[in-house]
Amino acid sequence: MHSFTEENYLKIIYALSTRQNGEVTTNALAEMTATKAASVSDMLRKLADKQLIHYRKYQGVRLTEEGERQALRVIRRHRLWEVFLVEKLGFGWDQVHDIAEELEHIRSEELVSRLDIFLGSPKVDPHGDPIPTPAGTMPQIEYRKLSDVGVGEEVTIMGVLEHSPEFLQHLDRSGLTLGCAVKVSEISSFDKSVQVHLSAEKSLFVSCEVTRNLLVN
Amino acid sequence: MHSFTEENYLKIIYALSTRQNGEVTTNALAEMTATKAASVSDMLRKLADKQLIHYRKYQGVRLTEEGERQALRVIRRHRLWEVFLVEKLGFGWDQVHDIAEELEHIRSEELVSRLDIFLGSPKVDPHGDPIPTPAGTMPQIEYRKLSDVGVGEEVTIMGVLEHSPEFLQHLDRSGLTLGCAVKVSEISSFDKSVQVHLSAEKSLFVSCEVTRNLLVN
DNA sequence: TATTAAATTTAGACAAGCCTAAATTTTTTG
DNA sequence: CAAAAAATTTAGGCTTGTCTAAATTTAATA
Repeated sequence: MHSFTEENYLKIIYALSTRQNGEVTTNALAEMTATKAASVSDMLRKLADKQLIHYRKYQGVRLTEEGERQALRVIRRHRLWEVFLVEKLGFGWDQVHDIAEELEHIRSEELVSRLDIFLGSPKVDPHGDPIPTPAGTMPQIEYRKLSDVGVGEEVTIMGVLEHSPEFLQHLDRSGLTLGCAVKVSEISSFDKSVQVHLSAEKSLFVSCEVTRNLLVN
Repeated sequence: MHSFTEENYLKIIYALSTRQNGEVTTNALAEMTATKAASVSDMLRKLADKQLIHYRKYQGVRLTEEGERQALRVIRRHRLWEVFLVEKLGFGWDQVHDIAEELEHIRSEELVSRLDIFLGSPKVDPHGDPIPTPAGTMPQIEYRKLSDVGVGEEVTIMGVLEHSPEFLQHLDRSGLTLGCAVKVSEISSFDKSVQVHLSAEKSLFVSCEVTRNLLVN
């Protein structure tokens, strides 16, 4: 099995490689892991030795099949724990990331499998992100950004692209929660902000910074 | 805050100092931590520097007030997680120790407090051991050993002194679970084994190795 | 009580992960 | 396309927690 730290690197390499596809750079990893590039280089050599990444010096890095499977196992655990924290313990969706970051490294197949059943085998986490399968594959869900929805369309909020507590709290204060139906009534040609109706009475303007980070279908 | 390893030492020092009261020896700690005496010596110096233990070289070790409070915080987390694993995830009481051993080091006051509420603020863990208070004190519960119960008395099984999976599984197979009422009908003068009645129809002989490790009231 | 045995501590080393500073490679730009 | 800038890697070190071997202290015994 792999160390706590190795698991973190795999998870982060996975996240970065889907975000900006192609090879992941050392500097990007240094920023995400809150370490220095030199430390990342050390770890990359180690992960390459273990056949978890494809690594050509100076050329960036990519997960091997096995590396991706391992990364998805960690992400599965992370997201299941987030569901637990929100659904069972009543945490807000803006509070769970750091705690799940620790829980995800608890190594027990049995624990994960029982937790999954206890939670009713959820398909997405509290931010709408899909939960990888036990086999280690990431379900692909097609969503549009709210910023791509046209006037008159009615859609349901299904997820977020930005996970910072600040953004999530902003959504809470705006009443824009997951599962919430919104109808686009106007798009400002000036700043691309969007007027949405949440219900018969309630409507609000949503800035384009927000609409670009809201996933709907 | 203290490291994963330091927390483990505190927890184990607490356990050993209640078991055989007085100072805890280096060798006993080495056995419990599955390390060597030399490693324990190193750690004791560190814990003493942090004022978590009273330590006189060659003389054994004892927790300070602060050390005991920290130890009890870890034990509280451990036992709450054990309740979760058994009550919510359906693990057997013989399966939860190692997993709780990892979960106990997750550091979030909020998490522990919400978990406690979610579980209904249990007073004991699945083995009948009391759960320390949030303030860091250990509730004292007075139990007798089944081996000290006289013929004719009816008592309820409340806990175990031995926590090995083997022992717990043996109890499962015998039908001796927590909360179970047993009536002592005979004590063998030969080997001190005890005949107990679980219900009208069911009775069995319990060896003295078992009765000495069963707590009742 | 002197001496051996057991327990404990110290000394010196090692692996994991991190760091800074220096060297190297790649990319950008004048 | 050569020089400067940026990105990356290497070299050498540090900390935590571990180890073995040797030294020291305490306990046991003849």
